[in-house]
Amino acid sequence: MDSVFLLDEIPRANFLRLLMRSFGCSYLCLWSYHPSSCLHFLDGLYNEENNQPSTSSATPSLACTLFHAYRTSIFILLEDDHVPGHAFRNNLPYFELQGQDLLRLASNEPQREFYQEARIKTAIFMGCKSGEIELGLSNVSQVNMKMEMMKTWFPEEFSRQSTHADQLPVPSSSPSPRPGNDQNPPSSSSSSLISLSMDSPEYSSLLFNIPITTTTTSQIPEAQHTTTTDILQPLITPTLPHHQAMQAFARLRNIQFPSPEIEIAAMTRAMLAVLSSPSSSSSSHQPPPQFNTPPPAAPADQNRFINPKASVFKKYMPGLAPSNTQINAHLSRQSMLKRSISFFQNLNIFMRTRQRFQETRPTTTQLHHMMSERKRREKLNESFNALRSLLPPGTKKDKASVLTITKECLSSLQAQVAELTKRNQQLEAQVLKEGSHEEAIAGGSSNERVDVRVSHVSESTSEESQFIDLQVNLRTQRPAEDMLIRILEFLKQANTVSLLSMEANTHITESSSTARLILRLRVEGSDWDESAFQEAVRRVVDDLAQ
Amino acid sequence: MDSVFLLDEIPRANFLRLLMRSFGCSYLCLWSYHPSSCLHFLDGLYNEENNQPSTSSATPSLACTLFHAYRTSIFILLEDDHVPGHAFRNNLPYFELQGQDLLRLASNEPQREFYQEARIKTAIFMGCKSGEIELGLSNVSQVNMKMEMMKTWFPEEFSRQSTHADQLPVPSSSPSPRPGNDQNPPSSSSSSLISLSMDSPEYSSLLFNIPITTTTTSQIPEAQHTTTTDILQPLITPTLPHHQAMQAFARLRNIQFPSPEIEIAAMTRAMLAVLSSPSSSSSSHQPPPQFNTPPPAAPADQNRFINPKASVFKKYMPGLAPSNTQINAHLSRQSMLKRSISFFQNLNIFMRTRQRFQETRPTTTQLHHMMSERKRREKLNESFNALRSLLPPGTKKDKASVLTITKECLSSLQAQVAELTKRNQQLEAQVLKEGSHEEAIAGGSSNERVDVRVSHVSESTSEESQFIDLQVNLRTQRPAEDMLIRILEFLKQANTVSLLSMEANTHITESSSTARLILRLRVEGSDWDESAFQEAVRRVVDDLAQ
DNA sequence: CCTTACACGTGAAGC
DNA sequence: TGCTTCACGTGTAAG
Repeated sequence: MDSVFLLDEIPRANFLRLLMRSFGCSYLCLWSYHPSSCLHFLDGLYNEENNQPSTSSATPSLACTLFHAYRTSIFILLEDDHVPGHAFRNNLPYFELQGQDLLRLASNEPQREFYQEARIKTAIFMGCKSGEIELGLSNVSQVNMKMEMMKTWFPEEFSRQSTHADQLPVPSSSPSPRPGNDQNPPSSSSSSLISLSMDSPEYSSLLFNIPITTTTTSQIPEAQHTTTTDILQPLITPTLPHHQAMQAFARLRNIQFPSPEIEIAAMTRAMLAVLSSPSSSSSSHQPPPQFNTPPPAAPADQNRFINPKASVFKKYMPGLAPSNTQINAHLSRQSMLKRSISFFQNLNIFMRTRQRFQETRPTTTQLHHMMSERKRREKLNESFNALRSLLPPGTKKDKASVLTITKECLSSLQAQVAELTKRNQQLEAQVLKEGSHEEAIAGGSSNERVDVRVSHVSESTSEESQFIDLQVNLRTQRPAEDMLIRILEFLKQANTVSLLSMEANTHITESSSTARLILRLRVEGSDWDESAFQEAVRRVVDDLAQ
Repeated sequence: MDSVFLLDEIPRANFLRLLMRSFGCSYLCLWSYHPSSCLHFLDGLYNEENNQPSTSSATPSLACTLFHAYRTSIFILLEDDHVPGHAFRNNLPYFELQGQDLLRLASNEPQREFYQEARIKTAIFMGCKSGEIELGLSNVSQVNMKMEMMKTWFPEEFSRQSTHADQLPVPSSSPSPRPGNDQNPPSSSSSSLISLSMDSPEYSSLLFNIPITTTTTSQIPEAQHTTTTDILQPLITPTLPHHQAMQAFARLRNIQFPSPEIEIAAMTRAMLAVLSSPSSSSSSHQPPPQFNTPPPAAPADQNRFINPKASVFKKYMPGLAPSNTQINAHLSRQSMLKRSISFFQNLNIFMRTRQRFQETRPTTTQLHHMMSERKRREKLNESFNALRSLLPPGTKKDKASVLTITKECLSSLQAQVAELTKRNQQLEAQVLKEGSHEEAIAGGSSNERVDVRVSHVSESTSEESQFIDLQVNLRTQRPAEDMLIRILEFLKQANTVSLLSMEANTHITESSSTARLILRLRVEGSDWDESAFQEAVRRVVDDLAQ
């Protein structure tokens, strides 16, 4: 981290500009340590555009003027914890202040006014041996900001494993724990499908940790109890499973870069300008003070800086550290080396930036795509769960098992239904063969006291004989046996008609009883007078009717 | 591509070494054009280790000696298509030769012997204005090798869209069309689950296009008809959907790098050495011949080179092209610029390498993981298809639709089954209630001519009256009306018994007819003598029996 | 350690 | 063109 203090002006300016864009911060200051136990401004810049003023004052110079006043200040290193100076004195590689704390611990009035005017929500102070790097954000910092910083300055710590930021040897206060109001498990939202729009809280929650330049409110409403926030709640709470957050964060960093090609081209040009610049400005500022004694009040843990600083840029630069004794003709070569250092610093950032560019393009459509895909996945999971609930409960809860068991269940059910319907059909046919009589009986209950009907049975296709159904309904008080006997006597004397089967019922209501009789008859001969037969039957039973 | 010819020795050597490692090639030659219409060796190297000799001859110098003999040759540019020279003469940015073609078109005997001794399977010749770049592989080149080359030399063409290699303006012969023996659509393999092992053809097919240094045969068995190859067939055939291949290829390039940290560290050191080298060797070789006239026999399309060469490194280097007129004191600055060019060439490769490192670690476990995931997905899709086939055919083929329709279908089927079973149960009960009669009738067809039974109906729980079924089977020749009349007369005079319903059938066989009668009776009083009643009925109809 | 399962974001293709 | 669906490779967790 100290190497940025050792750079020449031009590469340092490029680097700082790059750094500011990388983190989307509003301003950046390099406070250099002076042996007179104070910090003074070495370099830095303030980007007006990052926080657009809500009041439409067209004079953009107030914050700039305050920044100028701030940067011309000199900060005596005292035994308090005012900023800047606190991180340097206590060897803190990361120290973050927000809101009222920042204003309270500011060292002087122009600094405080600048913070307010520039709407600085968060300031980060990174101490090293050469001084302190201050960096301000116009929005509230998030958890991964520290990790981002660490990745920037000590990239080799993050080359392989994705360690958490809390595992770093950083003694600063953990920022913004965001008191979550949900300890419920991520219940897959359990709500019906909701229609997402692009400015719904989901999207802003996706952007909440990204230094954006728009006026989108990057603060999530903490206590929004609508159902729409529940769907993204596991993404923005600290109680979520780690991998989701890590994946979400890893994809969505640095969304503010406009166009990769233009950016890369401009960066390339800047680097070329750095490299091809003549070495005239190689001695524009004195070499940094070579103090190896630790700052006061922290003598024991100064080697905390040694370990992270052993980067690849230092490992393979032998001769850099002891080469400051001779100051003869190797000055140009030394400047060359310094330029190399600066270039590799730029290279580090540049590569990471470029890599981020082409590994993710979080444009608006990409965000929309992401949300749509999430919604689709959630819908699929809901369907899976709904399907799983229909299955017999003893089965596996796998997706594949759900599918296969559903398949088996469905086919077996289909076969079952087929078999049942077949069986039902033949049962119903069987019953209907008998139940049709009942239905005909029920349907034939006319108002008359005696009702005689004759219907031809369809199976009687023969010419010699035919089968008919004779149905007699009789409302009578007399017992049903009388009617039956009379009809049977009548049939007995009619020799062309023989009885095949008969069915009789007596339906007794409170007032009267109804005898229902169905006889299947076989009639021989083709010249059978149906109406005469019907009238004869009626006359037989007519006097029994009441 | 020409810029590599303009480099200094040291950065060029570094760059060539990097290039060789990037593509895992065995040797590399820069053939520079000389105005005397010939090509001569400018730079290059041969890596012995990439092809380990099968014969355990401990003298590693034969191939080296042959390479030395090869590189000291001078190739006259003739009107034939021998290599090197063919690509340069015909402005081919990519020209590939394999096997016998390579040996046939070699220009002299040492070259041919070197190819054989070094086991060069594929040589790639890339022509540009300054000469020709030759690059040899000890394994067979694949389709994406051309694309890799193009990505290396013209990276801006590949920055956004993933164009196919065939869409490039490359007039070379399309290499290794791999005559596919499958024109069937990717039928989702339609085979049952297979057990994958790590050295199954799937894995080698995943690695087949990667320049590996082991002796793994990178040739896929062309006509392997086992079912195990079918699952990966859409990945290695040219008839596959493009995006799958592109995605698969994009993830699996450059697997041969051993350790990223060591590589990066070494590269950083090399770059630092390049940058910090004194400018003493800046004029070790003459500036390249500034000929703008195209080579013979290809005057019309030389601007093919102009378009791909408009890289970002050239776009933002104003003053490089017209600065060759003045050759005064700006020489050191020009060398600086050239060093910048070389550095940015290295930077390009370096960044891509590093990016590949940390964007994918295609280790063995990763490959296994990938294959497992593919298998899982395929299983899920098979289940989906199987489920889809069970659904009514008019529905959507969506996954979500399949799930929801399956859900509805399953619930409706379940309800249907429940209803059917319920209806079936009561139907069966109803049928059994009547079928029991028939069965009893059928079972009761004793050898006696008359059979009278009395059974209690279960619903008759009252004490005052009970319901009984009287069943009479009578084998008789007389008409059934007689029996009915007699029984009904008997019931009529029995005043404690009333008829509720009756059912009669006559079953006529060839020898005799059987009358079957079932009467449901209501018996009043609790002191009813069942056996006496039964005997009385028997006596009534007994004389009718035959 | 290895296996299995899942969610994620992304690119491609169809509509 | 925008929207939807899908397959892919990867990270992560549980067993």
